[in-house]
Amino acid sequence: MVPRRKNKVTPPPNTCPLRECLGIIGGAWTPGIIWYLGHSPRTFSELKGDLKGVSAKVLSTRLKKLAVDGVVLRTVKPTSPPTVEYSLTDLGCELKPAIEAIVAVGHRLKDRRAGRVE
Amino acid sequence: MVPRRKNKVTPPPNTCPLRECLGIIGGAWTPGIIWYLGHSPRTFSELKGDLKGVSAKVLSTRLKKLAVDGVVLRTVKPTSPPTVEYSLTDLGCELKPAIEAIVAVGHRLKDRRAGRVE
DNA sequence: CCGTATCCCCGCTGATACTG
DNA sequence: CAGTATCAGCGGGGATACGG
Repeated sequence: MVPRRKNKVTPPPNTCPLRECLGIIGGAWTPGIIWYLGHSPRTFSELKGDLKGVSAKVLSTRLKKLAVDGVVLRTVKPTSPPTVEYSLTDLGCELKPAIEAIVAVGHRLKDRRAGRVE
Repeated sequence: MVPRRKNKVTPPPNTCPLRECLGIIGGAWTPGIIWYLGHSPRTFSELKGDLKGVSAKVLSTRLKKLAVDGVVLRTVKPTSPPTVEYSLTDLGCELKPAIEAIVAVGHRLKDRRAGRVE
């Protein structure tokens, strides 16, 4: 089986910390996760209920990655049945201002777009 | 040829302005474009030279989208041969603080990661 | 010089079903 | 409840070739 083309998957152009951060908040649901976790710790199911429409796989994947990156903390509570609680770490809280800045510009963008179409 | 599965391509979960903005700065090269344009207006070739490795297609696509969104301004200068100059609009300048916020957190992320592996 | 068109690959995400 | 496994689809992005 010979690959017909090299197309070397393209070298990643990102050497800056920006990509590092976008890899975290760039996920489709990650901002929502940070947002809800920023209010109070939540369990897996609660999160899944808040983020209506998210699949368990994606939520699980995101949560795992965020935990590895030190953004969220995973705490297993010894209840019956065992519940798992997720919360924001200090580092995770630092993400909030960045997200808010993005949201703020997002509003500007929507306003501009709304003004143009009208 | 009957499609064996619908898999309705999944409804977009994004109704928030956050996605709106991420659609702009989320591009692989967009932050760099904003960054360089924030220093001074640049031509297509200059931009392509600054962002080493970017393909013309992607740069063109991004620039076009950014122009539509009102983030960059495309100015054709009646020289010979005609040169095209790109610059940041007011709205584009508002993107800079958001990007800086992201970069700031990105540094924290890298530090944390470096500390963990060590 | 300034792009656009075509082809291709990969990663993210969703749907569903299954395990502890 | 809290996930994991498998299958599949879309879109972003790179390479190259071509048009204005």
